Order: sequence, then C-alpha cells, then structure tokens
Amino acid sequence: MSDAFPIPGLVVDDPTPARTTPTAEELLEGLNEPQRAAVRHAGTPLLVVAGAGSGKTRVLTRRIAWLIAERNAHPGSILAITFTNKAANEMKERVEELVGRRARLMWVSTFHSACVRILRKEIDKLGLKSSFSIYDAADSKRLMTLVLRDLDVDPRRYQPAAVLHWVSDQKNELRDHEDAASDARNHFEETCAAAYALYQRRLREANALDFDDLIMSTVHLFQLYPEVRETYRRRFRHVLVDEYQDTNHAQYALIHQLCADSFEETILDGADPEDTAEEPADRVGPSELMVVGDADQSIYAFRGANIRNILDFEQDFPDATSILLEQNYRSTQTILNAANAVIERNTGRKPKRLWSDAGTGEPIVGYVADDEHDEARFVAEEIDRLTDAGATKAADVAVFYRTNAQSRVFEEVFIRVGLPYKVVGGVRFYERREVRDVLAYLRMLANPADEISLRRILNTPRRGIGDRAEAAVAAYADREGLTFWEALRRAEEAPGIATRSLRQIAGFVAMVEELQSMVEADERPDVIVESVLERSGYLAELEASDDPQDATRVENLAELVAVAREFSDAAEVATESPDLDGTADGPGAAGPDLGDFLERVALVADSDQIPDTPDGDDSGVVTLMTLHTAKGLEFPVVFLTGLEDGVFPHSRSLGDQPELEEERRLAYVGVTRAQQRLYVSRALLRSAWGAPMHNPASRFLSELPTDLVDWRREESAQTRWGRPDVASGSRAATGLGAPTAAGRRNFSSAALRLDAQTKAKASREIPSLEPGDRVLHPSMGMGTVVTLEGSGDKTVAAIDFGSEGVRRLLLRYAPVEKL
DNA sequence: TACAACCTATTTTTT
DNA sequence: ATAGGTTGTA
Repeated sequence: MSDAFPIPGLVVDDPTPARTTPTAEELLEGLNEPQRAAVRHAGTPLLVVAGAGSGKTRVLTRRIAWLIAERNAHPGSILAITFTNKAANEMKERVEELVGRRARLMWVSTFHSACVRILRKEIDKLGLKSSFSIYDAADSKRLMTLVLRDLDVDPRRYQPAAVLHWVSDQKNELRDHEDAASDARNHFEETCAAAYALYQRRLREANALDFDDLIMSTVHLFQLYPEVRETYRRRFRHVLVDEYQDTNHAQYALIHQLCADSFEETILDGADPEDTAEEPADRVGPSELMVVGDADQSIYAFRGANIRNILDFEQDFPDATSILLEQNYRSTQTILNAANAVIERNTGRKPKRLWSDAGTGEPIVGYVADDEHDEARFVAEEIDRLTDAGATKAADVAVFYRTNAQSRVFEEVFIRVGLPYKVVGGVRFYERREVRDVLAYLRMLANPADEISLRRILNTPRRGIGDRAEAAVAAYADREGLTFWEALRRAEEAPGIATRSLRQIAGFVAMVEELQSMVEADERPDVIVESVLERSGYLAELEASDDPQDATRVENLAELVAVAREFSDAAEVATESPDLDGTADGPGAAGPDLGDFLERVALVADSDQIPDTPDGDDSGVVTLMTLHTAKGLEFPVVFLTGLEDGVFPHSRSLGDQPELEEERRLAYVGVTRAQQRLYVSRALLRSAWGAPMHNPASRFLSELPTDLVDWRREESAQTRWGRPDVASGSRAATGLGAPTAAGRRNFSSAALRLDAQTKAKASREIPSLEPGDRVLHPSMGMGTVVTLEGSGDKTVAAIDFGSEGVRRLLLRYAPVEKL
C-alpha cells in the first residue's frame, strides 16, 4: 500500500540523509506541555491518559520520530501497536513524513498482524506449518458448529456462537482446554470445555489458527522458548501501544513478555523460572514502554478487553510515570461539557475533565420523533438545511446509531430525499458469501489441510458431490488417519461412494491440483484468483443465473480480482527492505505469494471504507455508522440517534451495572466525535423485528445538563390519545406552536402503527409471569422463573432450568408455557 | 442429489 | 423482515 512510493534521490545504503532529520524544536512544535513531556520521556514505563481529541496520535508519532531523531533509536527496534490497520498505516505515513524512508523498518501494526509476522517465522516450533490459515469469526463459527455436531450437542441448547464466545474468553485469559475443563462449573461449561478441546484439535489438524490463537500462541511460544522471546525482546527496544484500554489479558501478557526485564521475576503465570538460570553476559535491560489510552473510551469489554489493564498500569509497572492529556483540540466547550457530565456518572473512574479553548459554540439540538422514520426524516431535513446554508458539506456530517440494523431507515429516507450517504461497516466486503467462497478456494490451495475451506467449496458451485459422498470421504479420512484432502484424492478406495460421485470427485481433484501447481509455481495472486473463478465454474454459474443478486456478486468478485491485482503490483514494486535479522518479512525474493495475499485479507477489515476528508470542491457524502466504528474519528456535525433505553443503552445491558457503564462510555465516545454541532434524537415508537415498541428516553439524555440542549421537539409534541390538535412541530425551544403538516402526518402514521401493535399482540401472547412461577420449555424442560426485566414485548425472564442452568429468555420469542 | 417450501431464530459492538 | 437451516418431494 503506502510503501510503494520510493522517495527519489534517496540512496539505499544511506537511509538517514540530514534533511529528513528534524530538530528537537521541530518535533515539539505546536505541542502543549504534557504532550511534550510524553514525547521527551525516557526510561521508565509511561502511561499517557489521553482524553478524546487530546492529540494522542500526534504525541505517538512525534515520540516515535523523537526516538529515532533525538535518541538514535534504530527504526527497526521500534514496535508500535495500534488497534486497526488503518491507524497503523496512518501512523507509519506520518512518521515517515517526519523522519523519512528509514521509518519503514519499524513495525507498526495491530496485535494480530504483529503476531502473524512472528508466527510465520516461528510457528514450526509449535508444530504447525508456516503456511497456517487464519480463521476469522465466520470460519470459527462454522468449525464450532461441526465440532458441536460431532459431540452430539443440541445446537438449540448450546448455540455455537455462545460456545465460541466462551472459548474466546478462555483464550483471551490464556487458558488452554485443560485449564478450562478443570474448573468448569456446570454442564454448559463442561460442554464448552469439551468443545474447546476438539475445536483446538480440529484447528491444529487444519493447520489453522483463529484470531484469539494468534495472540495466545505467540504468548505460549515465548513461554516455551525463552530464547525466542529473548530475540524479540532484544530487538524491540521501544514498544508503544495505542488504545491500551482495549487490550485483553493475552495482549497484556505479550506486552509484558516483550518489555519486562526478563531477568526479573515475571508475574505471568506459566512463566518458566528456569530462564533466570542461564544469564548471558550481554544481558539487556527492559524495553521502553509507552501505552496510550483512555479508560473512558473502553468499549470492547464484550470481546475480552480488560479495562483494568489501563487502570492498573501503575501497579503493573511499579516505576511507571503517567501523563494526563485533558486539553481537547476537537470540540466546542458545550460538547465537552456534555461529554464530561455523562461520563462522570460512571463509578471507579479516574477524574478527568476535557476542556477546550474553542469557545462555547452551538447548543446541542435535541429532537423527539414519533417513530424511527420521523427521526430519519428530521436528520435528513436538518442536513439539508445545514448544507443549503453553505456552512457544511455532506462529508462533514456523520449519523451514529447503536446497532447496524438501525441504518436501514436512514438509508430508506436518504435515498428518497436524494441525500448522498455511505454506510460504513455492516455487511463487509470480505464477509460476502461469494468473496468468502473464493477465499476458501485460495486458502485451501495454500493450505490443503484446511478442511473447513475445502469442504466449503467442495460442492460450490454444485458439481454433484453431495452430503453422502462428503460424509463417506470424511469417514474414510477419519478411519485411515488422513486429512480430508488426502482422502479425497483416494476417494475410490473409500467405501460407500457412488461411481457417479467418484467421477465428480476425480474431476474436482484434478481441477484443484492444476490450481495448486500454479500456486507452487508462484503465480501472482491475482492470476490465481482469476483462474479459480474460471476453472471452478464459479463465475460461469453466477453469470448464467438470472437472479439479479448474482449480478452484484459478479461485480464483487471483479472487485476482489482488482484488490488482488493491486496487491500483486504494489508488493512487486516494493522489494521490501531487509529485516534486522536478515529475514525479509512477507514477500521474499520471489515476490508476493498467495499466502501474503490471504494474510492481508484475513487481517484487514476494510476500514478503507471510511471516507477520507474530501479535498477541494468535493462535498462528499454523509457517513452512517455504528458508535463502535466511530471511535477514533471526528466530524464537524454529529447526529446521535436512537437514544432510547433498550436501544441505547442496549437492552442487554439494562440490568447490569458494568455493561451499563460500557454503554455510557460508548455515549461518551459518540458525543466526543462532534467538533461543532451535536444532535441527539430518539423515537417514541420504534419498530424492531416487525413489531412496534415503545421505548422510554435513554437515561443518557437526562444526564446531559439541561441548559446545553435546545429541544427542537419534545415528547409533549407527540400526537396522542387520538387528539391531533395536540400535535406540534414548532421550532421554538419551548415546543409551543401551531400544528404543522408534519405533525398531522405523524399522527396518522402513529395511529396506523398502534393498530399494527394490537394485531401483533394478538398473534403472539406473552405469558404473564412472576418470579417463582413454574414454566415448561420445549427443549429445556421445566424451569422456575428467577427474575423478570423489562415489560411488554421486551420482557426478559431469567429462568432456572436446573441442569441446563439459568437462561435469560425474551418472552416474546421463547416458547415457554406457564404451568 | 437438488430444489422448493417451510420453519426458526435473529439484532451489539470487531481484530 | 429476513436469512439461514431443515424437511420433504421430484
């Protein structure tokens, strides 16, 4: 990507021309005092608590440049970890602007990429081949489904996703399946532990790792092979970690392995005390660590991030220094006051108040909509008004919501009024079925042991190798101890396969072998992708179809070919600079191979979708995204929508204090994205899953200081009780005024919806339960109601099913019967 | 073996 | 509402 532009006039063996070495003054220019202190700090571990918009990226890049320019650190001795690939690339670019081309020797990447890079080199020590596949969430789920089936687990009782989540938690805590099994508390956990064991075995047989394994295996590698750890520890004298609040335990352990003085006792469990024994003469001290983060922006606990890592940094690294960045360079003071007020409700946080000298700015605008369509219409009209006035471009505007599903209504309305927009996230390119199919082909070619991928495409497109034949091959493989691919090649020896199927299998094997020979010949990835599309018949099938969806699929595949081509071109040009230890990472002399390409697509979620600030006259498009996606971004105008209890905060968090606090942090993230104008809105009636629901105002709204919000329309303006004359769409802050056309229209649509609500109610009756009631569930049997939360459609009952454990069920869906 | 019709559970956020 | 999985039929 960005590496592909050699700077003219630079000679390779003189990578440090004077003119790209900035002076100390230049590196500190424009920074405030705490920022400067962070850049200059040397020696002890450093925690930079960087509030939203406090210029932490600047501090990070300047510090890296400082290390190179002022402290003569070798760029290759710098490891900088970011949360996304996009952030990594940006950082690399910015440092390169400061210190020139030698910056390329740094490792700037995500935890996952860094670990892959290490593992590709070292994983043979753990008994896998360096061509290992990386399973993403969808692959993992597929594998887990197979595993549960093998274990005869009823997928209705224990869903693959739930089991997988449990396993993921274990891995994030660095617990292997034996640890997990040894203190499984109940039947669910025992099942999970058993699934964990088999799941790991299957991964290993497939020469594959899932996302969590990438980190865990690296940590294990370092534990098992202290000399390997020592190599990397010596190499990375400077370790910088961004978004430290989002690290999980495994990532923390990895940092610790790299940075702690290896001759001191390690606090990590499982660390081998033996490695203190042979102390080499040339011992090196601990690496310099700097972590940057903001506990108030920790929003990934649900996937194992441990906010404690940042809160306890000073305890974990006893001689640590911390620096607090509170000056905000992004937002008006009004917006910051709102953000401060909300986040202060969280308990156990370290005090921090953002301030800005950007002035008070505009008040926050609030709007209470009748329903989600009304909300979207309000947003669209408001954007229209702002852009017509000329002060704002479409690209300056972002609309945030809690869940991806909420984007639909905005899209509908925006399309209708002709407002250009872009949805970021959601169904991502690499998750589309056709793309995943082709990637499965590629992965199977690169790693024939990859059974999940192989079986995925065995009969895709349909080629007459059905379930029966597949099962027969699988059974044969099992019995003979062969991989699935090996068994497939010898299918004629397997019993119970129809001759017809055998013919098809032979054809498939021949096709795959032909493609494999291309891989072995180191053909360019894009050429291989095209060949797969042709030879597999995949493209032909799509093209022959008259389903309009298939036309889009063809386009997506064309896009994939384009991505592959771009990758091949870029990687061929950039004859990568040699690593410190001489082994080039990724592309060797032969150029980029298929494995490199696969790695790229496995670890790069296409954050490229996030529109860059358009330059010049291009007014761009409005950006729609979830609050999670919004982290790290900023927009002049922000709409924070769906502020309803049950939507945001999400219903699943309502009964749980820690989860509620995470939602509040999410609100804080949302608010602090806004530079000049912030809108908050909610809908009185929102249809989810086809049925309308009444949601009370989000508690976060009441946490906003009242004097900061100008309510454009309030709840009292709603048309209710069949009295249209109450309707009011007044612009006045007080909400007084004459009924408007909009008000009347809203009345009628609300009335229609109420009608629909009664119908929905009639069709599915919600049993009225109380704690203590006995109930019957078709798959889980008898149970006792423990607690009830929410009301109406949203009632969630916690029911104790005895051996099944306590389950939380949404009564509207759960087929429970009151006894 | 393949397709259609039917049924079900699904909506949190992602490297 | 919809997608995905399952079941039954050609």
